[in-house]
Amino acid sequence: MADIARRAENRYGNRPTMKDVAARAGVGLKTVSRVVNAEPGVTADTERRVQEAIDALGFRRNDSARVLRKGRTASVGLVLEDLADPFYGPLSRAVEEVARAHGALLINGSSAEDPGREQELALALCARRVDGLVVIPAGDDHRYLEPEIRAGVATVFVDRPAGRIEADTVLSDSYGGARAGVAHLIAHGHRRIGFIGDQPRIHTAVERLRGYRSAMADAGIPVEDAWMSLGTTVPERVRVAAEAMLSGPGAVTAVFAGNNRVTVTVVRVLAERSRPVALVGFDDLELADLLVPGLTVIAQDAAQLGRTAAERLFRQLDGGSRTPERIELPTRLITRGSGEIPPAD
Amino acid sequence: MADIARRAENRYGNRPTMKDVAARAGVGLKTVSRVVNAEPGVTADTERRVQEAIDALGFRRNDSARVLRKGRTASVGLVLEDLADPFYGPLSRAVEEVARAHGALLINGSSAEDPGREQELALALCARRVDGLVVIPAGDDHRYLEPEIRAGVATVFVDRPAGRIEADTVLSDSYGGARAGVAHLIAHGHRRIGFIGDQPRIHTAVERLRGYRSAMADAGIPVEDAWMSLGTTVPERVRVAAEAMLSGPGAVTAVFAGNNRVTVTVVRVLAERSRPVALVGFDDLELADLLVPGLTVIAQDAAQLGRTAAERLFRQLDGGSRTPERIELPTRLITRGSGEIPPAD
DNA sequence: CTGAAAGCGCTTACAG
DNA sequence: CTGAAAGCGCTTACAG
Repeated sequence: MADIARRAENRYGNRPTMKDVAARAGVGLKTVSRVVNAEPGVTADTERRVQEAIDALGFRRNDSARVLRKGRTASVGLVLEDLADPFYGPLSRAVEEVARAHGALLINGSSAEDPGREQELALALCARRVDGLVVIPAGDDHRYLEPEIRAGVATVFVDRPAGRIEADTVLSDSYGGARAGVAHLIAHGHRRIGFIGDQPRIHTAVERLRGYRSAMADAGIPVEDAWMSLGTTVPERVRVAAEAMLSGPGAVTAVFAGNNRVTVTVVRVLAERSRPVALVGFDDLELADLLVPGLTVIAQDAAQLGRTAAERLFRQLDGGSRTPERIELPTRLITRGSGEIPPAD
Repeated sequence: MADIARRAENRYGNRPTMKDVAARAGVGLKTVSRVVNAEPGVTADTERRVQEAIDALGFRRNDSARVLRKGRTASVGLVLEDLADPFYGPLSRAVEEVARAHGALLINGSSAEDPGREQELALALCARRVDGLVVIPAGDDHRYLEPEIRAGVATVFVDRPAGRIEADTVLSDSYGGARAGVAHLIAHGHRRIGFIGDQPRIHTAVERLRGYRSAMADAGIPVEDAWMSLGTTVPERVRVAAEAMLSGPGAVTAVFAGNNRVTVTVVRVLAERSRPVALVGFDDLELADLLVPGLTVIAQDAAQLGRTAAERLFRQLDGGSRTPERIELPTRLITRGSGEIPPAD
């Protein structure tokens, strides 16, 4: 009695198993398995009897048990920074679509830009034996994944490269994009151009800053330290940074914003000021074309990033290419007004 | 030989198991289990030997197998419409955070507003034996979940109610929100007000239309059929609907947009016109305050919706309240300019 | 403190 | 066409 009660509360309710179905249909376990999996070699009559028992009992195969024997779990993990960030939604959706096409489910989790949490999440997914892992790294040391990869977990890094291990990586051309964006500002007459980016431990932030420096160097413009600011993307920090470089006699006449979070805050800061300042942002925003002036951006394709990574992942699982590759997707300059404002003086 | 090869390619690579660890450490299986699960009753020396074997072999416990015995999978499923929609990102993230606090992982999938796909996804999650399911329904008949719920799968519906079954539900006050938004337009002198919403089979679309009608009735304004348009939220459809009600002698002087997708397109349409038209949108948008004029909206808290639903889910799992409840969260009018534009004539 | 046996719900490999 | 036995990698319930 106690045993039955415990069973009912601890286990999956008290779901019928193949054994229950077999008993009710008066057949062997294997026959039920055949029917459930639509395998050949069952007479129509037997099949009907089994199907009736399945319906009567409300049987649903426990895929969790199936997985234990089969090997593959038909699930992939996605570790990203924040599911609520509009950049990662489309990326995640794209990974999901590819997974779905391969019959796999997607488990995703947010690292909140915390390397410890990234590792914890990634390893928890490995313990669940996901077939593969798509990682947008928060940390810069991924040696903790080496045993997992060796054990057969397919792995692809997206948006930022893996740290200290060799792995498939899919990136946007941050360097080239930022370079093109800053060159665009220079072409419109600016020489005093500010750069506000994410924290320096984040690869894309560093690459975009490198693009900025390169464009400035190409134009022969010496860069002042006061024009560059890397740090968290919380509005307060970005606001302070923007206001600092927009003030005083050596104020910048244009700003390059390093990502979508930064851009949003910079747009707010500029909206409060009377003197027009040019702005180009990395990443497109939903209503960018409806702002006044329209927002000029370097757009990257988040969905394409996710799709490419997921396809790469399943190629690994299908036994394809085992040599890590680095894929870089192009960015695109979209001019809408804010980046074409001439210098104030 | 062939057997070893097959094993290596089909199974999880060839990961060491507790048995391997036990053999290497020269102890029994149960002792390894004790160490791995930090159970008491192991001498320091034995523990060290086991730990060494674990490290040397790169052992990681297979949670997939553990789950089979334990009963609970420590995972919950989230079925939503589209992970790429900015409304669902924060909702999903909130569910994830609550799940994480309860030690559970989140598997999510997009129904793409297709009832068949919603069902397929939800049942696939049940087959994986998720402990609970948070569903943003696409369909209006959820009787297919009855056997699962009876078998112990915790279930909560969010954003839209369940169809034809009793279940916990967490909604925003669509009716009240729309009513308040339309009343706001009326208070600013409008009488010819248009409503553009999502498809009529979607609960929130119908509720918001009901709120519109109610506010109009309260003000004694007879509503004309030409002022109301329900349908898909693809830009082309919304554009045609908006242009139709904004044209001709009986053109509306204000529009209430039924959700974020609709609002975005209506803003675009209005931006192209010379005569100012008032607009209130259901759902807030990221840059709403920076548009000119600022966008007046009825805001709902997507994260709070997700959080409330997830907490409700875990309360069910903890054996709490088994009588389905319906929770309705309030909305909030945020005035920014577009809703305060007076009628043109 | 330690471990052998049974079992979770399936599939695999084999035999009839 | 059908099914009994073994096993996937763990945990549970016991016994020493």
